[in-house]
Amino acid sequence: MRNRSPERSPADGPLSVRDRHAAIHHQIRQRICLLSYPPGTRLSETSLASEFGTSRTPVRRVLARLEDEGLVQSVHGVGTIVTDADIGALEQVYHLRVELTGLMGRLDPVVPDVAFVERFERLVTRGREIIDTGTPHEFTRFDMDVFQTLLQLTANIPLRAVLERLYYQTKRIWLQAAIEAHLDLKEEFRIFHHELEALLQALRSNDIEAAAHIQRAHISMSFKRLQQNS
Amino acid sequence: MRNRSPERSPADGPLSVRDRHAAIHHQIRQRICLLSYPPGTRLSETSLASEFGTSRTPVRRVLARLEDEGLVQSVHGVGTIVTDADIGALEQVYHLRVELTGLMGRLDPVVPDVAFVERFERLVTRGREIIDTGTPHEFTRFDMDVFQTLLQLTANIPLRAVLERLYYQTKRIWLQAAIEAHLDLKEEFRIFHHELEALLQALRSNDIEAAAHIQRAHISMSFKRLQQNS
DNA sequence: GTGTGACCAGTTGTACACATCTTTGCATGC
DNA sequence: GCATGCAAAGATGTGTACAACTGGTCACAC
Repeated sequence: MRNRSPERSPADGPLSVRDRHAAIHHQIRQRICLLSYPPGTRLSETSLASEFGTSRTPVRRVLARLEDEGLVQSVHGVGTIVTDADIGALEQVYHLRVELTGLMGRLDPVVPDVAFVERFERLVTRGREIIDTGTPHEFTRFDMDVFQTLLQLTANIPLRAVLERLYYQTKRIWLQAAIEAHLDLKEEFRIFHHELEALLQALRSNDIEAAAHIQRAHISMSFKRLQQNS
Repeated sequence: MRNRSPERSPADGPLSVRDRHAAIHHQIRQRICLLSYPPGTRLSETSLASEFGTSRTPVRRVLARLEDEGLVQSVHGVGTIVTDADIGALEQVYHLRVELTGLMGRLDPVVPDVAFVERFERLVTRGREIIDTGTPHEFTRFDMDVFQTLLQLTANIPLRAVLERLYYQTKRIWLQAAIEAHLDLKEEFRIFHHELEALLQALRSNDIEAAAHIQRAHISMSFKRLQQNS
C-alpha cells in the first residue's frame, strides 16, 4: 500500500482536505481563545471565507465544529456569535478539568525521554523571559504551548481529546475574567513559572504522577484566585 | 423575553433548525450504535438525504458532527464509512469511562427525588422482562435508556457531555465484540439486572457515591469479561 | 412628539450544479 | 489466458444562487 497522500512533501503546495479544515479550525480557535474575537463577537461566514480564499462551505463546516465544541453559536438571521460563559458554568468545567488532569498520572502515563525534558527546559527558559516583558496575549500563547507539551505525558488518546476540549473552553473565559477582575497578571506569570520549575523537577525524576498532581493543584488554585477577586 | 421558538406546541409541524439537526443526528447515531449500520458500512449522503426528505447539505452537517464524535469517517471519492475500533483503542476509552463514572458521585451529585426513583423502578421491572425474551437489539436499547437516566445523577453538564460521547463510542463496539466472542448475552443480561437492583438500593438511600461506584465496577468488569473471551 | 408599520441590508440555512477523486469492470493488445 | 489501460459510475468536496429570518431605520399617521 502506498501513502494515502501520494508524492507529498512536508512543505508541499496543495494541502489535503483534512489539513485545510484543520488549519482554518486552528486559526479561528486561536483568535477566539486569544480574545482577538472576544465573547459576543459576530463572525461573518462571508468575510472569513474571502479571508481564507475559499467559499462559505468549508468555513461553515469549521464553524459547525466550533459550535459543537461550545466556542460559538450560530443563530439564523443574526450571525455566528462567540459564546460567553458565566462563572457557574466555568466552575463546572474547572472541577472536571482538575479531576481529569489528576488522571493523567494514572491512565497510560508516558515516561518522558531526554528530548522531551530538553524541550520542556527550553519552555521554562522562555517562560522566565516572558515574566517581565510579556503581554496577556503572549502569556496565553505560552500557556497553550505548555499545555500541548504536557498533554503528551499520557498516551490515552481519548483523555487527551477531552482535556484539550475542556482547556480551550475555559482558557479564554479565564483570561477575560482575570482582566475584568484586575487580577495581577504579572503575579500570575510568576506563580505559573514556579509551577513549571516544580514540573521540571518531577519530569527529571520520571514521576508522572507527581507532575499530574502539580498541574492539578495549579489549575485548582488558579481558579480559586479568580473566584476570590471577582 | 418570550420563547425562543414562538407559538410552538409539543407536537407542532415546522420544527426549528436545531431540532431537525438533532433528530437526524439521533436517528443515525441510533442506527450505528444498534448495529443497523455495522462498522464498515458505507453511508450515502444522497440516499440519507432523500430518506429524511431534505438535501445533502443538512445531512452533511450531521455526518461531519458524527465524524468529530468518532463514529464515522468520510473519505473523498469513497464514501462515509462507519468506523471500527481495535481492542486497544477500546481499552483506553473504557479506562477513561471507568474513572469518569466514578466521578459522577463527587462532581455536583443530584439527590434523586421520588419521581426519579419510581422511573428507575419501572426500568428495573422492564429489565426483568427483557432477560428471557430480549434480543441483543432490545438489550442495547434498554441499556441506552438506563444510561440516559443515570446520567441525570450529576448536574455537571460537561461531565454529562463527555460521558455520553464516550458511551456511544464504546457501546456498539462492545456489542459487536461480544457477539463475535460468543459471550453469553443472556448471562450478561442477568448480571446487568443484578446491577440495576443494587443501584436501586443505593438510590433509595440517596447514596449517589455508592451508585457511581456500582456503575464503575459494572463497566470495569464488563470489559474484563470481554477481554477474557476474545 | 410618539407610536407603528413597512421596507431594507445583512446573516445563516438549504438546494443544486459542478469539480475532484476512487473504485470497478470491461475492452484490448499481446 | 493475462496484464494493462481506460472509461464510466458513484462518492464526497466546493461554489453559488436563493430562501428564511432578524434587527434596525425611516417614513407616516395621529
